[in-house]
Amino acid sequence: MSKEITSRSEDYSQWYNDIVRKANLADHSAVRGCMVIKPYGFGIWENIKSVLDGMFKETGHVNAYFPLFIPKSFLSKEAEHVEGFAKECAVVTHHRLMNDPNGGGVVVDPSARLEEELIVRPTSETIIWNTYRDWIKSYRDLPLLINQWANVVRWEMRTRLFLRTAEFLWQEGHTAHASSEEAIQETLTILDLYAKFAEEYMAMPVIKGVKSANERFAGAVDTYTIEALMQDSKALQAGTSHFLGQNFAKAFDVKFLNENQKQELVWATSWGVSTRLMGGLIMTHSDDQGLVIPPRLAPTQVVIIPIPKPGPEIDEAADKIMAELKAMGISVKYDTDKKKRPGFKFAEYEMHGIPVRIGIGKRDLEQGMVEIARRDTKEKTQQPLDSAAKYIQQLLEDIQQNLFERAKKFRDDRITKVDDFDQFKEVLNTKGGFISAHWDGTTETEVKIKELTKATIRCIPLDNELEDGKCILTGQPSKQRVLFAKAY
RNA sequence: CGGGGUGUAGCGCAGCCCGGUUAGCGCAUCUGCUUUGGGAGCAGAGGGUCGCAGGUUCGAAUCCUGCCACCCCGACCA
Repeated sequence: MSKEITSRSEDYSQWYNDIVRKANLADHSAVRGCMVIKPYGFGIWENIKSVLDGMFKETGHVNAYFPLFIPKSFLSKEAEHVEGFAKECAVVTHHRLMNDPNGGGVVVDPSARLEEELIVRPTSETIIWNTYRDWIKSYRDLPLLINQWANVVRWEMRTRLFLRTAEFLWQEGHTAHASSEEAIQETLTILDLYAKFAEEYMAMPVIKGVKSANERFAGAVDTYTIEALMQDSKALQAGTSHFLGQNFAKAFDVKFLNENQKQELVWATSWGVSTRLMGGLIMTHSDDQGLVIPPRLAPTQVVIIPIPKPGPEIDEAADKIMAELKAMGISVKYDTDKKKRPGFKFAEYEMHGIPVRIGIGKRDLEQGMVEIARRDTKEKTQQPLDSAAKYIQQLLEDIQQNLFERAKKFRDDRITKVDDFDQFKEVLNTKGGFISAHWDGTTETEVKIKELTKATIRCIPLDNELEDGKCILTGQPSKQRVLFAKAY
């Protein structure tokens, strides 16, 4: 039991907050709902960014940057889109401050009111499609495959570090295509890319699916999602990829001349993942001792601790291992701080989720051995100094794999097939997790179920088997099961 | 936006009900000595506009009024 972290069984929300703060990931800021991402937390985010950015480039995308501010009139051009975001927009109304004539510091200068108010982007479809209109004239300009890394603001009532903050960091891809098929293909390509990233790098198993009409992105024809399951058995939407049809092309009049010299509306996609992934990462793997980071995303993968403190022989052994690990591309830190004792360091690095810890002491060295501990299972072994680096190279792979397998088993154990409403409520309130059940396909039923149970349809899995059945609420015929869950 | 809670040193808290020397305690920090294989011990030191603004009073962290911020639980959402 950790001295500083509330246990998950005691208070899951508090545990989450404790991890975020004690592992130096983020702090609350002076601004309501906004967080300060601390260097260690940002290091993990930088790794996430770097891997994803590489994957986007490999699939033909390029980065660009569009403005933070969006003219108010743009937002109202696509009816459903406005509807979806209007309630949570920050609005810039003035452009100047002045000294308070009554001596109360600075005040907004009433004479500096903007003629057209600016919206701080909650997402960039509108400003981007307004720009694309000028960029796209011919089929030769397509496809246009652009991504941007940016911050966005959604004025949330209730916020939680990483999971839902008023300002967050994300990437948003916005692509334009000559045909519907090609745009749908793009949407699915990105969904696969997100799933691959989540599973292979974050070690977070996800279910790919399509959203119900009720959960769809405002302005999309179809929203695809990757859904993960957290340790408290609540679902987390970890990434979305939208097929926008011609909705934004219509709203912003983006047309191209096709090969037959006819004007056509462009087909669009947009897709994004955000700093919310950090929340998913925490709640997938971490335990009551602190953070657990999968090796592929850990800013520092290995830490070496001299026991009890640095000295010539220990330094020499540490240098040897460090050189070997660095040559393998493994990041390693040697903690030579003499003020802190080994026991303190052990606890601290466990809190920070460093995947592998090496302890080197005189007693070990006399045998030519070092102690190697893994964060995921907390197992310790003695390994020969000479082969330690090689052992660790494999161990990091094992940890990455083990974290994924462990999370996948947890998730798979919490997908429950249910065929009537009483059972649905029973499972939801005891075991939680995903519930696979028949649904009649109407928004009305979905909303009703949400009102009654707080569970929502997370997705209709893409690899779903067709199966005749009856809706758990209405008894109407249904052709497939969908996944319900309580969600973040 | 509804319900609950909190604001006192970097962090965590006590003191407030019942106003009264110089506002305490633990952790952390600094100095020294002894320690060192799972969160060291002793001795000493530094660090505070008691969330903000008014008011009551001879006197306010404490009582009154207003405001602000944050956290938790709901409704809404990535």
